Amino acid sequence: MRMSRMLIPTLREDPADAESISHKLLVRAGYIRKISAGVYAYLPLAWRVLKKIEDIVREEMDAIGGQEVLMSILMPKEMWDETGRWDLYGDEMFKTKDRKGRWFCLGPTHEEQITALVRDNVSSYKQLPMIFYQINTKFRDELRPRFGVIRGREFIMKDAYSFHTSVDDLKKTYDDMYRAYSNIFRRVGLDAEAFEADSGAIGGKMSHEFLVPAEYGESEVVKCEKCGYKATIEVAHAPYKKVNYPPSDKPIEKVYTPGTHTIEQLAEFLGVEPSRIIKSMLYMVDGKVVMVLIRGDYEVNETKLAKVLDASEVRLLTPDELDDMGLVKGYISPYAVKDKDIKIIADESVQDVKDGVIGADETDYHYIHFNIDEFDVEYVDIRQVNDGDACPVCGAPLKRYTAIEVGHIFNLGTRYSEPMGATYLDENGQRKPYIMGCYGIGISRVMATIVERSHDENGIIWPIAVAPYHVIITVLDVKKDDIMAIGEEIYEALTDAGIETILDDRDLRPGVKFKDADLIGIPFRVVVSKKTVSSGEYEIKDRKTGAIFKVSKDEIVPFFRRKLYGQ
RNA sequence: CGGGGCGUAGCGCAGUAAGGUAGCGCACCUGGUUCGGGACCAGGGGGUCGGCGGUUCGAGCCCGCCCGCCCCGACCA
Repeated sequence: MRMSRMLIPTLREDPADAESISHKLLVRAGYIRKISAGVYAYLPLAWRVLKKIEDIVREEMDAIGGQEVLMSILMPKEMWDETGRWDLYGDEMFKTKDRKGRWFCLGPTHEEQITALVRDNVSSYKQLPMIFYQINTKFRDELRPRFGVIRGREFIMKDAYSFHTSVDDLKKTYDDMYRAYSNIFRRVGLDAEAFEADSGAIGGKMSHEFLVPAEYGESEVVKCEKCGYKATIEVAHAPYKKVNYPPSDKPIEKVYTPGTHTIEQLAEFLGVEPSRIIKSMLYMVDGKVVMVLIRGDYEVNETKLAKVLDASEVRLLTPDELDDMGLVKGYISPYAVKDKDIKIIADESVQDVKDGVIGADETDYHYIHFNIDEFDVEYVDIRQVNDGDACPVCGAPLKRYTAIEVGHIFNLGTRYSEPMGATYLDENGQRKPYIMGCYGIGISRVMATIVERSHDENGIIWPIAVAPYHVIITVLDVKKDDIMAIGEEIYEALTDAGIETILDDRDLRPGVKFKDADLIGIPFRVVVSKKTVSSGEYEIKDRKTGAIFKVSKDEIVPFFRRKLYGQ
C-alpha cells in the first residue's frame, strides 16, 4: 500500500485529552480517533493490528474445539429478565426501545443469549461438551471510561462459553482455556500472568484473571519476589502487624479533638500511633446494616468483606443515612449500635487494641482508653494488603503494583442454565441444567496494553506478530523516477513474498518520514535513496533494537524471510 | 452522582481581567530554495469562538440555562 493514499493521520503533539501512554500514542500515530467519551473509531492501521490479534485468538480457540459464532448485539429485554440481569445490570447497560416501544439492550455480555441458543437447540448429553466463542463489539456504559481504549464504553471482546455435563468436564475445558489464554498472550507479546481471582458471589470456585503489569492499569496485585506468592488485591492475604496495647487501668474518657478529619491528624493530635485508633464504619450489606471495625493503619477491602459475609452487595452508608441514625461520619463508635440489632465485625488486627482510640458519636470528640472486649465482635480478615506487608508464605515484603486485566476465565456453574431452564437429557433420561464456563479477552484492550508495554520515546514498537505491517520502505528521493522505481520494485518483491509492506512514497523531508516510521512502530524500515541505490547497500533498521543492516537488493527478501519466519 | 478544569480552524494553544473588525504555531494548497532524523522564504485557503436565550449601539469576552470533553472522588469513618 502506498502511504500517500492511506489514512494515517499522525500528529506532532500529544492529544490534549489523553493521559495514558497507549492513548497518547495510538492517537498520535494515527491509529484511533475519539468519537465520544469511551467510544473510538479504529483507523486502518489499528484495524490491521486488531485483526492480527483476533486471528491469533481464533487459532487458539479453534485448537481447543471452540466453534466461532456471531451473536446479536441488540437483545430484547425479556431475555435478560429470565436471569434478573435487566435490573441487576442497571445503568451500565445501554438500553433502547424499538418503534413499538419494546425494550432492547446493546449487549454488554452474552451469557443469556448463548444459553438460550443452546437450550433451544441442544438437548442430549451426547452433544456435550460444546464450546462457543465470538469476537464482537460490547457495550457497557461505564461509570468512568478511561485511558483511551483501555476502558471504553464500546469495545471489542472475545467471549467464549462452554457447556458441560459435569464439573469435572468443565475443569478440562477450563484448563484448556487457561493454556490457550497463556498462548495467546505470549504470542501477542504480552507478559501476562494468571492470578486466582475473586469469583464474586456467582462465579463458583474457579476463576483466574490474566494481568499485565502496567502503570495505567486498574487492577492491583501483590507479589512476593522471594517465594512467588501472588494474588489480586481482592483476595490477597498478609498477616497483620502485631501491636501491644493492653487494657488501661484508666476509665474510658471522652476527649475534645477538633479539626481531626483524618486518621493521621487524629494520631498526631493525640500523640498516638495510627494503629491505636479503631475506625468504625457502617455498611449496608444486602439491605442490612453491619458495623465494621478496622485499625487506623489498615483499610477495608470490600470484596473480602462481601465474601466473609457471603453478601452480593456491600456499600458504606451515605452521610444522609448516617444522619438519619443520629450519627456523623468520622466519629462513630460501637456504642452507637450497642442496643440495636446490628452485627459488629472487626478485622483481626483490632483484637490487640484493648486501650484504643475510637469515635465518640459526636462531632470533634473521640474516646480514649477504649476496650474492644466490651463488645461482642467477630474477628475476620478484611484488610487491604499494602506494599511492604509480609508475605503470608515466607514473610518477605510484598510488592504491590497496578496491572491491566486482559483476560478472565471463570466457572459459571448453573447460574444461567438454571434460571433459564437450559437443560439436557442425561444417559438416564434425566433433565439436568448445563454446567457452564465463560472466558473473556478484551481485544481492543490487548492492543492498548501492547502499546503500554512496548514503546519508546519515539513511538510504538509493535511485536512482529501483531504489527500492522512488517516492513516500511522509506523512499527518500521520491521525485527521482529511477529511485522511486527501485522502491516500487522492492515493494513488489516483498509483497509477492508475502511480507506485509507499506511504501512511504510521500514527498516529505527525510526527518519527517523517519519520525513517522518510528511513531507508527513498523518493525523494520528499508531506506531507498540516492545513497543506498548508488552504493547498492540498502539500509534496514530494526525498530526495536535500532540495529542497522546493510543488504543488497537481491538479499532483501531472503533477509526478511530469515528475520520474520526464521527461514 | 460530588468536586475541579476545559470547550476559539484538522491538531496544540493565546485572546476573556478591562465588550469595539478573530489571532499564533503545526498541518493543508501554490511558487521557490532546500532535503538522511519533525527546513526556510513568499503567497493562500480554512472559523455557527460548544448550543440556545438574555443584557448591550455592539458579545469569543458579561448573565442564565443546556450540551460535550478531561481529571480527581464516589470505600478509609
